[in-house]
Amino acid sequence: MYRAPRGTNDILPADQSYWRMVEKVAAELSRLYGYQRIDTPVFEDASLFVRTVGEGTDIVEKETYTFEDRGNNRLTLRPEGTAPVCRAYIEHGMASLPQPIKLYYFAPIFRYDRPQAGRYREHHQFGCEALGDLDPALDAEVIGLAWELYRRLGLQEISLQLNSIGHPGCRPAYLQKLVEHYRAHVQSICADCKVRLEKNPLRLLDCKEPGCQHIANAAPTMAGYLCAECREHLEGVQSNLEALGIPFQMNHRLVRGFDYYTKTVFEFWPPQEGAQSTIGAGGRYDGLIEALGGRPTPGVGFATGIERLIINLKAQGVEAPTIGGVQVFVGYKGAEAKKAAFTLTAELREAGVAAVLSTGDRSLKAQMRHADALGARYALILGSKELAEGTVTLRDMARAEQRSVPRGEVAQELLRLLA
RNA sequence: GUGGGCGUAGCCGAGCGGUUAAGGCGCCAGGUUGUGGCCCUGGAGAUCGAGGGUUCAAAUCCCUUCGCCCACCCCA
Repeated sequence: MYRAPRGTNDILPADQSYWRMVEKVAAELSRLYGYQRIDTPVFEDASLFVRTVGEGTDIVEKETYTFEDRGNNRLTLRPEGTAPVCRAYIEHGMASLPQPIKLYYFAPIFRYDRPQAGRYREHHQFGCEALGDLDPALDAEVIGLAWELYRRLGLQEISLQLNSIGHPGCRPAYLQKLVEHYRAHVQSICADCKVRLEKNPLRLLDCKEPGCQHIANAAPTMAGYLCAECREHLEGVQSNLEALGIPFQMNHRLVRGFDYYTKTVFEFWPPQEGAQSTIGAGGRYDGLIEALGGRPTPGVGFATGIERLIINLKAQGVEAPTIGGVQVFVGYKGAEAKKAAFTLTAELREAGVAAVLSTGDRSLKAQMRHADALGARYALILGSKELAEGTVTLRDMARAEQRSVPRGEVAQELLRLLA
């Protein structure tokens, strides 16, 4: 038997209400904040992500779906949403439009990971990016959009974690101090941290090994080494968040998995303990567009995992409004009536009534049972009697009442009843 | 890539060496002549994940393999 590939999921009709709800709220907020939708290809030139996400990162090293097509192009299934948007910004000359450019997207994301709770090989993200402006108001705006998204969806007790990781001008000095601190304890840190010390010192800070925790706690913090520009930027973000009334927690151990981040980084944590807990994250990436060959252009954005969002909505008992459903079920008795029922159903749809025709030539009893199972609000019945009279029997399923309606008036009558 | 748990009909789930593999939900059909939701009756649907082994006998024990789940790494 075929199964969906490991780490992928079918989004069944029963779950669609949550997806529609998230998309609807996110799209409405994007509109309110002045963000426009962009859709980029599912795959990109493989090197795009190497140059942006970072060569040494796990994502590029071992988690991308990279393949060669028949034209010998090396392509990668999008492992994150920001780089493609920046590529599009450059490619379409958006730098010559009024800045900042504000874009949002819903996109499938692919990472070759071992699946576990809340982590999939294909998942979906809603994200937004503000490109071409370094005002800390934009950092706060992006954070505010995310915050408002969670609030409107009904998520409770979301914690905003905030940090600044400096920029290429001031970070190296800090990293040097950090490395010095760890070198002094190198014999007591875990094997992973020994690798991090060489490859990606910032990651040392979020090691979860108990033995490494106190070393990380005692480590110098980036905050102490921020240059004036980065410090002012951080203060700007903080004061803007305060102006919005958004509580945040400074987290000096917060780092991000991509190399392109500068200054502001943040994550949203739900209250539940769990391995894959972060539901949204983002930050500023002032060097990214330049790294892709564009003119030096600042940017800030965030993305949220829709699957993780929905997991948390369900965990908190948030229900999604049900969508659609059958309004009218059309049943019949006899071959002659079936033909009439078939055309009547078409007429109803033409009039804008969601109608389902009974199929399979079942007994009327079975048809009614089916109408009930479908949740139809009304059932229409056509038989020899109705055919002779030129009428249709209209049954209100909830009230268990029915009456005869002239065939020509059924559609209008149903529209009136369903209004 | 590493570690742990689990795999019985569409779903939940009993059975844990011995005749035709419970039960519930769902599905289908009946309960007289053209009608639902409750109730009653019946039916369809399972090579017990797959392969191999042990045994007179295996869904039940052993090995292998695949899959799912959880955790690590990492990440939304």
